[in-house]
Amino acid sequence: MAAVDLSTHPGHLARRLQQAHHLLWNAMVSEEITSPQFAVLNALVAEPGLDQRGVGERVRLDRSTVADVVGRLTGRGLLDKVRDPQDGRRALLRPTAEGKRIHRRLTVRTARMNEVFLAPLTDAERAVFLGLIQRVADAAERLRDPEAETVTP
Amino acid sequence: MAAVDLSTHPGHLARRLQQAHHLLWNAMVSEEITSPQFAVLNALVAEPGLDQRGVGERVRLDRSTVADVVGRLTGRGLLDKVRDPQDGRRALLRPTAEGKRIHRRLTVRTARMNEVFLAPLTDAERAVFLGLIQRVADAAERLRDPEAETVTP
DNA sequence: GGCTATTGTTCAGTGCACCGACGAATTGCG
DNA sequence: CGCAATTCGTCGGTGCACTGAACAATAGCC
Repeated sequence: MAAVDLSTHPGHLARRLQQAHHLLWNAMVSEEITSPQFAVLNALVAEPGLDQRGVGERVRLDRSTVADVVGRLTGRGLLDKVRDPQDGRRALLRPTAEGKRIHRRLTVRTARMNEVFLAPLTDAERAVFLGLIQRVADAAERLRDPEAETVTP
Repeated sequence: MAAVDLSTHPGHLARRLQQAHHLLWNAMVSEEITSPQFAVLNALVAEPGLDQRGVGERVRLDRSTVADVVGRLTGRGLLDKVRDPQDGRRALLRPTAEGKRIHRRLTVRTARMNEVFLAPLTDAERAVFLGLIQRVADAAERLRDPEAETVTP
């Protein structure tokens, strides 16, 4: 044998966690809008007029993936995408009225879903859980980008 | 506004965690073999002769994904795939000599990588971290499959 | 003003991950 | 034994996610 116990491997657990979350999302939030799509929409509700690079920074997605996700959202009429007249390189993004409506609706549902997802943990454990994941993720992200700010205003 | 703080959303954090892990894996373990591929190889080192369904259960991947991953591994000569003569539906899988060799090598590297990945946490925090993720993932997986056993012999 | 470097977006390619549908083989029941 | 139901694998389609390369527009320097 010499095989390893994957339950001590954070990477494997992270994948399982994300997968389980994905399933619950489909069941409790929406089959139309995915969690990354919601994250992008959310970033633009918070800061309308961001460009794709800015969105990527906020939600931690790379440029290609942002382009894909934004493409799907604009295709469904949830985002407006306009070339910046001041700087022809960038595309300015903002949620449409429909986008805002959907965002509002999903916000309620995601709260309910997170409740179910974290149900096995006590309130104290939830705080620890979220804090630990964030620390590990932040640290690992900083290995790449030693200059990244810890955006927590 | 009315926007949400994603750092309280476990799904978003799980994605970031997995992403960060993926980057570190490429840097410290291998660019040839991915983490899911290693998980599959590991399951077959532990239990040679499993079929695809069995592998999927062990590593928590669905049948299509197992087929993809197994396809890549057999394509590289790390796995042998033989039709079961007793039951023509299933394909019996086992690591080749090369597969075992690679597995042994990567096992060492993954240990080093996990060390770096978890470096921001104390030993006590690591145990808590892994335990909490596992509990949440287990519970969420059971929402789907109420019959699933908690395989921890 | 003109060249170079930087910055934002896009495109092609690869891999993970799911679902639903389909075909092939086996099992079980009458 | 023979047909139905189950089980395993495959296929097609969708979406996330990255890398590296190409392209366009701007900004900076001489």
